[in-house]
Amino acid sequence: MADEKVYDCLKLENQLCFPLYACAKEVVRRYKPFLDEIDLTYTQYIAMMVMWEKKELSVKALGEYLYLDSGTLTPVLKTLESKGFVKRKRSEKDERILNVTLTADGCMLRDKALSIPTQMGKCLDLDSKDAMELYRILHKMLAGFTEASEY
Amino acid sequence: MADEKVYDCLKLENQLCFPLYACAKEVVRRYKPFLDEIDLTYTQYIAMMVMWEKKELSVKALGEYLYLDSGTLTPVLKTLESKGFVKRKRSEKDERILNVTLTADGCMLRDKALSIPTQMGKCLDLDSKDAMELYRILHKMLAGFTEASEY
DNA sequence: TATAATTTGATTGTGTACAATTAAATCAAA
DNA sequence: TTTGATTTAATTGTACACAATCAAATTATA
Repeated sequence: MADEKVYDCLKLENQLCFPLYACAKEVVRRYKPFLDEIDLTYTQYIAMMVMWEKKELSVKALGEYLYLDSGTLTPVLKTLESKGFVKRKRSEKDERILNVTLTADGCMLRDKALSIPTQMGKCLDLDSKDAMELYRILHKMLAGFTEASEY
Repeated sequence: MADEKVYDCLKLENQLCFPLYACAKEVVRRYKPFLDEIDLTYTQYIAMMVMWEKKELSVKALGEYLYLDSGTLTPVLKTLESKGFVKRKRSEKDERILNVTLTADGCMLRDKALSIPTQMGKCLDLDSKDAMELYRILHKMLAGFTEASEY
Protein backbone atom coordinates (compact mmCIF):
# COMPACT_ATOMS: atom_id res chain seq x y z
CA MET A 1 0.00 0.00 0.00
CA ALA A 2 2.92 2.33 0.72
CA ASP A 3 4.02 2.18 -2.89
CA GLU A 4 0.76 2.87 -4.65
CA LYS A 5 0.73 3.77 -8.31
CA VAL A 6 -0.62 7.23 -7.49
CA TYR A 7 2.88 8.16 -6.46
CA ASP A 8 4.55 6.92 -9.63
CA CYS A 9 4.48 10.42 -11.08
CA LEU A 10 6.78 11.52 -8.24
CA LYS A 11 9.44 8.91 -8.95
CA LEU A 12 12.74 10.38 -10.04
CA GLU A 13 12.89 8.01 -13.00
CA ASN A 14 9.58 9.29 -14.35
CA GLN A 15 10.69 12.90 -14.45
CA LEU A 16 11.80 14.69 -17.57
CA CYS A 17 13.22 17.62 -15.63
CA PHE A 18 15.69 15.54 -13.69
CA PRO A 19 17.77 14.04 -16.52
CA LEU A 20 17.74 17.52 -18.05
CA TYR A 21 19.08 19.02 -14.84
CA ALA A 22 21.60 16.22 -14.26
CA CYS A 23 22.83 16.19 -17.88
CA ALA A 24 23.35 19.93 -17.95
CA LYS A 25 25.44 19.74 -14.79
CA GLU A 26 27.48 16.81 -16.06
CA VAL A 27 28.19 18.51 -19.37
CA VAL A 28 29.39 21.65 -17.61
CA ARG A 29 31.58 19.45 -15.44
CA ARG A 30 33.09 17.78 -18.53
CA TYR A 31 33.96 21.21 -19.88
CA LYS A 32 36.03 22.12 -16.84
CA PRO A 33 39.39 20.52 -17.82
CA PHE A 34 39.26 22.19 -21.23
CA LEU A 35 38.13 25.54 -19.87
CA ASP A 36 40.79 25.45 -17.16
CA GLU A 37 43.38 25.67 -19.91
CA ILE A 38 42.07 29.06 -21.00
CA ASP A 39 41.26 30.18 -17.45
CA LEU A 40 37.49 30.44 -17.93
CA THR A 41 34.53 28.99 -16.05
CA TYR A 42 31.58 27.73 -18.06
CA THR A 43 29.53 30.88 -17.44
CA GLN A 44 32.49 33.05 -18.42
CA TYR A 45 32.93 30.89 -21.54
CA ILE A 46 29.38 31.35 -22.83
CA ALA A 47 29.62 35.06 -22.05
CA MET A 48 32.84 35.23 -24.10
CA MET A 49 31.13 33.33 -26.94
CA VAL A 50 28.64 36.15 -27.27
CA MET A 51 31.38 38.76 -26.92
CA TRP A 52 33.47 37.12 -29.67
CA GLU A 53 30.50 37.35 -31.96
CA LYS A 54 29.11 40.77 -31.04
CA LYS A 55 32.28 42.65 -29.97
CA GLU A 56 30.20 45.19 -28.04
CA LEU A 57 26.99 44.71 -26.09
CA SER A 58 25.01 46.04 -23.16
CA VAL A 59 24.67 43.91 -20.03
CA LYS A 60 20.95 43.63 -20.72
CA ALA A 61 21.44 42.39 -24.29
CA LEU A 62 24.06 39.90 -23.12
CA GLY A 63 21.68 38.67 -20.46
CA GLU A 64 18.96 38.11 -23.05
CA TYR A 65 21.26 35.92 -25.12
CA LEU A 66 22.37 33.92 -22.09
CA TYR A 67 19.09 33.82 -20.12
CA LEU A 68 20.92 35.42 -17.19
CA ASP A 69 20.14 38.54 -15.16
CA SER A 70 22.42 41.28 -13.87
CA GLY A 71 22.71 39.62 -10.48
CA THR A 72 24.63 36.82 -12.17
CA LEU A 73 26.31 38.80 -14.94
CA THR A 74 27.71 41.70 -12.92
CA PRO A 75 30.22 39.58 -10.98
CA VAL A 76 30.99 37.42 -14.05
CA LEU A 77 31.78 40.50 -16.14
CA LYS A 78 33.85 42.05 -13.37
CA THR A 79 35.93 38.87 -13.27
CA LEU A 80 36.31 38.87 -17.06
CA GLU A 81 37.38 42.51 -16.86
CA SER A 82 39.94 41.75 -14.14
CA LYS A 83 41.33 39.04 -16.41
CA GLY A 84 41.63 41.66 -19.16
CA PHE A 85 39.24 39.99 -21.62
CA VAL A 86 36.53 42.70 -21.64
CA LYS A 87 36.07 46.36 -20.74
CA ARG A 88 32.99 47.77 -18.97
CA LYS A 89 31.95 51.34 -19.76
CA ARG A 90 28.77 53.34 -19.21
CA SER A 91 27.09 54.62 -22.35
CA GLU A 92 27.49 58.38 -22.75
CA LYS A 93 24.05 58.76 -24.25
CA ASP A 94 22.28 56.82 -21.52
CA GLU A 95 24.17 56.37 -18.29
CA ARG A 96 21.89 53.55 -17.17
CA ILE A 97 23.40 51.36 -19.86
CA LEU A 98 26.70 49.59 -19.29
CA ASN A 99 28.44 48.56 -22.49
CA VAL A 100 30.78 45.61 -22.49
CA THR A 101 33.49 45.49 -25.15
CA LEU A 102 35.99 42.85 -26.18
CA THR A 103 39.67 43.67 -25.57
CA ALA A 104 42.57 42.57 -27.78
CA ASP A 105 43.42 39.88 -25.22
CA GLY A 106 39.82 38.75 -25.17
CA CYS A 107 39.83 38.52 -28.94
CA MET A 108 43.03 36.46 -28.91
CA LEU A 109 41.49 34.03 -26.45
CA ARG A 110 39.13 33.00 -29.23
CA ASP A 111 41.92 31.13 -31.02
CA LYS A 112 42.84 29.26 -27.86
CA ALA A 113 39.19 28.22 -27.47
CA LEU A 114 38.84 26.91 -31.03
CA SER A 115 39.59 23.31 -30.16
CA ILE A 116 37.12 23.10 -27.28
CA PRO A 117 33.85 22.38 -29.15
CA THR A 118 35.43 19.46 -31.02
CA GLN A 119 37.00 18.03 -27.88
CA MET A 120 33.69 18.28 -26.06
CA GLY A 121 31.84 16.69 -28.96
CA LYS A 122 34.05 13.64 -28.68
CA CYS A 123 33.55 13.33 -24.96
CA LEU A 124 29.75 13.38 -25.23
CA ASP A 125 29.71 10.60 -27.86
CA LEU A 126 26.17 11.21 -29.00
CA ASP A 127 25.42 10.12 -32.56
CA SER A 128 24.69 13.00 -34.88
CA LYS A 129 21.05 12.05 -35.31
CA ASP A 130 20.41 12.20 -31.56
CA ALA A 131 22.44 15.38 -31.26
CA MET A 132 20.29 17.05 -33.90
CA GLU A 133 17.09 15.83 -32.29
CA LEU A 134 18.24 17.06 -28.89
CA TYR A 135 19.17 20.42 -30.36
CA ARG A 136 15.80 20.72 -32.05
CA ILE A 137 13.75 19.80 -28.99
CA LEU A 138 15.70 22.02 -26.59
CA HIS A 139 15.36 25.03 -28.86
CA LYS A 140 11.67 24.33 -29.21
CA MET A 141 11.39 24.38 -25.42
CA LEU A 142 13.38 27.59 -25.13
CA ALA A 143 11.19 29.23 -27.75
CA GLY A 144 8.14 28.20 -25.73
CA PHE A 145 9.67 29.79 -22.63
CA THR A 146 10.44 33.18 -24.18
CA GLU A 147 7.01 33.21 -25.78
CA ALA A 148 5.30 32.43 -22.49
CA SER A 149 7.20 35.05 -20.49
CA GLU A 150 6.38 37.89 -22.89
CA TYR A 151 2.81 38.95 -22.40
CA MET B 1 37.65 38.64 -42.26
CA ALA B 2 36.79 39.10 -38.60
CA ASP B 3 33.89 36.67 -38.91
CA GLU B 4 35.58 33.77 -40.58
CA LYS B 5 33.88 30.42 -40.73
CA VAL B 6 36.62 28.90 -38.57
CA TYR B 7 34.95 30.54 -35.61
CA ASP B 8 31.46 29.23 -36.38
CA CYS B 9 32.00 26.36 -33.98
CA LEU B 10 32.27 28.92 -31.17
CA LYS B 11 28.95 30.58 -31.89
CA LEU B 12 26.42 30.19 -29.10
CA GLU B 13 23.76 29.06 -31.56
CA ASN B 14 25.93 26.17 -32.75
CA GLN B 15 26.38 24.73 -29.27
CA LEU B 16 24.47 21.77 -27.94
CA CYS B 17 25.59 22.41 -24.37
CA PHE B 18 24.08 25.86 -24.18
CA PRO B 19 20.39 25.10 -24.83
CA LEU B 20 20.83 22.18 -22.46
CA TYR B 21 22.20 24.47 -19.76
CA ALA B 22 19.63 27.21 -20.43
CA CYS B 23 16.67 24.81 -20.60
CA ALA B 24 17.60 23.11 -17.36
CA LYS B 25 17.75 26.46 -15.60
CA GLU B 26 14.46 27.64 -17.08
CA VAL B 27 12.68 24.45 -16.11
CA VAL B 28 13.92 24.74 -12.52
CA ARG B 29 12.73 28.34 -12.52
CA ARG B 30 9.28 27.25 -13.73
CA TYR B 31 9.09 24.82 -10.81
CA LYS B 32 9.59 27.55 -8.24
CA PRO B 33 5.99 28.79 -7.87
CA PHE B 34 4.76 25.22 -7.39
CA LEU B 35 7.56 24.26 -5.05
CA ASP B 36 7.12 27.42 -3.00
CA GLU B 37 3.71 26.08 -1.99
CA ILE B 38 5.29 23.08 -0.29
CA ASP B 39 8.31 25.07 0.96
CA LEU B 40 10.92 23.17 -1.07
CA THR B 41 13.64 24.27 -3.47
CA TYR B 42 14.24 22.20 -6.59
CA THR B 43 17.25 20.43 -5.10
CA GLN B 44 15.31 19.68 -1.94
CA TYR B 45 12.43 18.41 -4.11
CA ILE B 46 14.49 15.87 -6.03
CA ALA B 47 16.10 14.77 -2.76
CA MET B 48 12.63 14.25 -1.31
CA MET B 49 11.61 12.28 -4.41
CA VAL B 50 14.29 9.74 -3.63
CA MET B 51 13.40 9.76 0.05
CA TRP B 52 9.70 9.14 -0.69
CA GLU B 53 10.69 6.13 -2.70
CA LYS B 54 13.49 4.69 -0.54
CA LYS B 55 12.43 5.81 2.98
CA GLU B 56 15.98 5.35 4.25
CA LEU B 57 19.29 5.94 2.53
CA SER B 58 22.91 6.93 3.14
CA VAL B 59 24.15 10.30 1.95
CA LYS B 60 26.40 8.51 -0.50
CA ALA B 61 23.57 6.47 -2.03
CA LEU B 62 21.39 9.56 -2.28
CA GLY B 63 24.22 11.39 -4.00
CA GLU B 64 24.56 8.61 -6.55
CA TYR B 65 20.89 8.87 -7.47
CA LEU B 66 21.07 12.65 -7.76
CA TYR B 67 24.56 13.05 -9.21
CA LEU B 68 25.44 15.27 -6.25
CA ASP B 69 28.30 15.10 -3.75
CA SER B 70 28.33 15.65 0.00
CA GLY B 71 29.41 19.25 -0.42
CA THR B 72 26.02 19.94 -1.94
CA LEU B 73 23.93 17.41 -0.04
CA THR B 74 25.09 18.13 3.51
CA PRO B 75 23.54 21.64 3.63
CA VAL B 76 20.47 20.49 1.67
CA LEU B 77 19.82 17.63 4.09
CA LYS B 78 20.42 19.85 7.12
CA THR B 79 17.77 22.21 5.77
CA LEU B 80 15.35 19.36 5.15
CA GLU B 81 16.00 18.16 8.69
CA SER B 82 15.36 21.63 10.11
CA LYS B 83 12.05 21.63 8.24
CA GLY B 84 11.24 18.31 9.85
CA PHE B 85 11.03 16.27 6.65
CA VAL B 86 13.99 13.96 7.28
CA LYS B 87 16.18 12.72 10.13
CA ARG B 88 19.97 12.35 9.92
CA LYS B 89 21.58 9.62 12.02
CA ARG B 90 24.96 7.89 11.98
CA SER B 91 24.90 4.19 11.32
CA GLU B 92 25.70 2.18 14.44
CA LYS B 93 27.50 -0.49 12.48
CA ASP B 94 29.68 1.95 10.57
CA GLU B 95 29.99 5.42 11.99
CA ARG B 96 31.31 6.82 8.72
CA ILE B 97 27.87 6.38 7.21
CA LEU B 98 25.11 8.91 7.79
CA ASN B 99 21.65 7.51 7.23
CA VAL B 100 18.83 9.78 6.17
CA THR B 101 15.29 8.68 7.01
CA LEU B 102 11.90 10.07 6.08
CA THR B 103 9.80 11.50 8.95
CA ALA B 104 6.00 11.35 9.20
CA ASP B 105 5.83 14.99 8.09
CA GLY B 106 8.15 14.24 5.18
CA CYS B 107 5.91 11.37 4.17
CA MET B 108 2.82 13.56 4.33
CA LEU B 109 4.45 16.13 2.09
CA ARG B 110 4.25 13.57 -0.70
CA ASP B 111 0.50 14.08 -1.03
CA LYS B 112 0.92 17.83 -1.27
CA ALA B 113 3.46 17.30 -4.05
CA LEU B 114 1.24 14.99 -6.09
CA SER B 115 -0.13 17.71 -8.35
CA ILE B 116 3.26 19.20 -9.25
CA PRO B 117 4.36 16.87 -12.08
CA THR B 118 1.08 17.38 -13.95
CA GLN B 119 1.18 21.14 -13.48
CA MET B 120 4.76 21.27 -14.71
CA GLY B 121 3.92 19.08 -17.68
CA LYS B 122 1.32 21.59 -18.81
CA CYS B 123 3.64 24.52 -18.45
CA LEU B 124 6.35 22.88 -20.59
CA ASP B 125 3.89 22.14 -23.44
CA LEU B 126 6.10 19.66 -25.22
CA ASP B 127 4.26 17.11 -27.33
CA SER B 128 4.55 13.58 -26.01
CA LYS B 129 6.65 12.38 -28.90
CA ASP B 130 9.29 15.04 -28.28
CA ALA B 131 9.10 14.46 -24.55
CA MET B 132 9.82 10.76 -25.05
CA GLU B 133 12.65 11.48 -27.45
CA LEU B 134 14.16 13.98 -25.05
CA TYR B 135 13.87 11.51 -22.19
CA ARG B 136 15.54 8.79 -24.25
CA ILE B 137 18.45 10.94 -25.43
CA LEU B 138 19.15 12.46 -22.02
CA HIS B 139 19.23 9.06 -20.34
CA LYS B 140 21.50 7.79 -23.07
CA MET B 141 23.87 10.66 -22.32
CA LEU B 142 23.72 10.04 -18.58
CA ALA B 143 24.48 6.38 -19.14
CA GLY B 144 27.49 7.39 -21.21
CA PHE B 145 28.71 9.59 -18.37
CA THR B 146 28.48 7.01 -15.61
CA GLU B 147 30.14 4.48 -17.90
CA ALA B 148 33.00 6.85 -18.71
CA SER B 149 33.67 7.78 -15.09
CA GLU B 150 33.97 4.18 -13.88
CA TYR B 151 37.31 2.80 -14.93
C1' DT C 1 7.85 71.38 -16.89
C1' DA C 2 6.96 68.74 -12.84
C1' DT C 3 5.73 64.24 -11.64
C1' DA C 4 5.14 59.49 -12.38
C1' DA C 5 6.49 55.34 -14.56
C1' DT C 6 10.00 52.73 -16.69
C1' DT C 7 14.55 51.15 -17.69
C1' DT C 8 18.93 49.52 -16.33
C1' DG C 9 22.59 47.76 -13.33
C1' DA C 10 24.21 47.01 -8.78
C1' DT C 11 23.60 45.04 -4.30
C1' DT C 12 22.10 41.76 -0.87
C1' DG C 13 20.76 37.40 0.82
C1' DT C 14 19.77 32.52 0.19
C1' DG C 15 20.78 28.30 -1.90
C1' DT C 16 23.12 25.43 -4.64
C1' DA C 17 27.47 23.09 -7.14
C1' DC C 18 31.87 21.32 -6.83
C1' DA C 19 36.99 20.89 -6.04
C1' DA C 20 40.09 20.21 -2.45
C1' DT C 21 41.11 19.20 2.08
C1' DT C 22 40.27 17.20 6.55
C1' DA C 23 38.92 13.78 9.85
C1' DA C 24 37.16 9.70 11.49
C1' DA C 25 36.24 4.96 10.92
C1' DT C 26 36.91 0.65 8.69
C1' DC C 27 39.30 -2.64 5.99
C1' DA C 28 43.33 -5.04 4.00
C1' DA C 29 47.93 -6.70 3.83
C1' DA C 30 52.23 -8.02 5.53
C1' DT D 1 48.17 -6.95 14.64
C1' DT D 2 49.86 -2.83 13.37
C1' DT D 3 50.49 -0.02 9.49
C1' DG D 4 48.68 1.72 5.28
C1' DA D 5 44.93 2.36 2.15
C1' DT D 6 40.18 3.17 1.50
C1' DT D 7 35.62 4.78 2.50
C1' DT D 8 32.53 8.21 3.99
C1' DA D 9 30.92 12.86 5.42
C1' DA D 10 31.93 17.35 6.71
C1' DT D 11 34.24 21.60 5.91
C1' DT D 12 36.19 25.35 3.26
C1' DG D 13 36.54 28.36 -0.55
C1' DT D 14 35.13 29.89 -5.11
C1' DA D 15 31.62 30.72 -8.40
C1' DC D 16 27.34 30.90 -9.98
C1' DA D 17 21.90 31.66 -10.05
C1' DC D 18 18.12 34.26 -8.90
C1' DA D 19 14.59 36.87 -6.16
C1' DA D 20 14.08 41.14 -4.07
C1' DT D 21 15.41 45.61 -3.36
C1' DC D 22 17.77 49.84 -4.33
C1' DA D 23 19.42 53.77 -6.90
C1' DA D 24 20.19 56.47 -10.77
C1' DA D 25 18.88 57.98 -15.22
C1' DT D 26 15.59 58.51 -18.76
C1' DT D 27 11.11 58.78 -20.77
C1' DA D 28 6.19 59.64 -20.83
C1' DT D 29 2.32 62.10 -19.36
C1' DA D 30 -0.64 65.38 -17.41
